[in-house]
Amino acid sequence: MDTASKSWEQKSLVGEIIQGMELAQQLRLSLSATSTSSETREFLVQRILTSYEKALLLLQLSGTPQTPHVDAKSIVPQESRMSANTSPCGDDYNHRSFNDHQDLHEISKKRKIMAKWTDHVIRVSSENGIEGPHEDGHSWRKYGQKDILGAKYPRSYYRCTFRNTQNCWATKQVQRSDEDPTIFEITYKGKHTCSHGSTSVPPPPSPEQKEQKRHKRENISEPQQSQVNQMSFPTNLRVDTENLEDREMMASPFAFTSTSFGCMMSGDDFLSPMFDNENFFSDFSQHLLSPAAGESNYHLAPPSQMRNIAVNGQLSESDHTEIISATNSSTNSPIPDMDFPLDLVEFDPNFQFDAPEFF
DNA sequence: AAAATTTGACCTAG
DNA sequence: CTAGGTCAAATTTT
Repeated sequence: MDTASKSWEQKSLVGEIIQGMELAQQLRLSLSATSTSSETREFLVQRILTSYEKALLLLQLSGTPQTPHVDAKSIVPQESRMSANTSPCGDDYNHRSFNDHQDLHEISKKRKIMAKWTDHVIRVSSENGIEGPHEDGHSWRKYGQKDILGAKYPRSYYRCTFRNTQNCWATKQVQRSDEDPTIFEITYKGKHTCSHGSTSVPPPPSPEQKEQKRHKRENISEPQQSQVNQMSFPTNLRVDTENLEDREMMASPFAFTSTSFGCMMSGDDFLSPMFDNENFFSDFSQHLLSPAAGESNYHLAPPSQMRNIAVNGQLSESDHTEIISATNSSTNSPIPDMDFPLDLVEFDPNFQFDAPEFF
């Protein structure tokens, strides 16, 4: 297990750095695109900073294995000697045939009334096999599943495991795409008030084996697709965050390992074949940004992917973003008592972030 | 034994 | 009434 966790750290570290690079790349693009809102840029900058912050944190962690608590704030980014050579994919990196102008472009167009609850849709596609990489550093408890009209696959409903213990009312829905079973549309609602931060290392072992579980038990239902992908590299991972509202990234309690393992993996050193640590994700730290022009559309892809994207040119193809809102009005009504905690939550968005720190 | 998932019943907005 | 969301008892997993 030791080796495993160590490599995990390393992967995370490299992942963060690479992510930082990618984000910087995007920022550069967005800088040249006049249509990009400053909010989007700010968003990118924040994410870059967060990435590097995390990277530093990881570095420190691996350096001094006996550090009980680390606060990212204290780590001053004074040595940014990490150069672009870090990744073997560095060469592909300069190709800027990356058409994200598309998404950064239609921002702040038709703006709808935002729900009080944060919900945003993320499309996660793990084309290279890993079935359900919905690992976002939080523990979810499934509480329902529904067949959706016109949808091929049922929709699953999850709530935070700590709903009762910590009054955390975050929920998410996972819906597999009809056409692309490899794509999962995840809708997050509410925000985490639980202190389930992953300031250090969250789930080292097996992040996602749900699919595998049922797999081994009963191989019904799941439409057989190429599932012989133990060795396949997650090169095609892509995270699509649409409909970002007001969120802001500080040192968020999340540990999103980057998307871009393809880079490190594509070398000759495949690590554990069973590693399925696709903890990619974006954080939803959220809140105090001006609720004004919010729809930052954000796209992330590993460098090696960029070409593909450019070629395929598929981006925000469908605007299924209408799912926003409508959560609030009804959600609390059935349970009058809950009105209180909910309100508190809304009034104290900072609470959660401070938690790991004043401790 | 405890925790998580499954799944049909139940609830509510439209 | 219908579709989507949630509850909760039964089951399964750990």
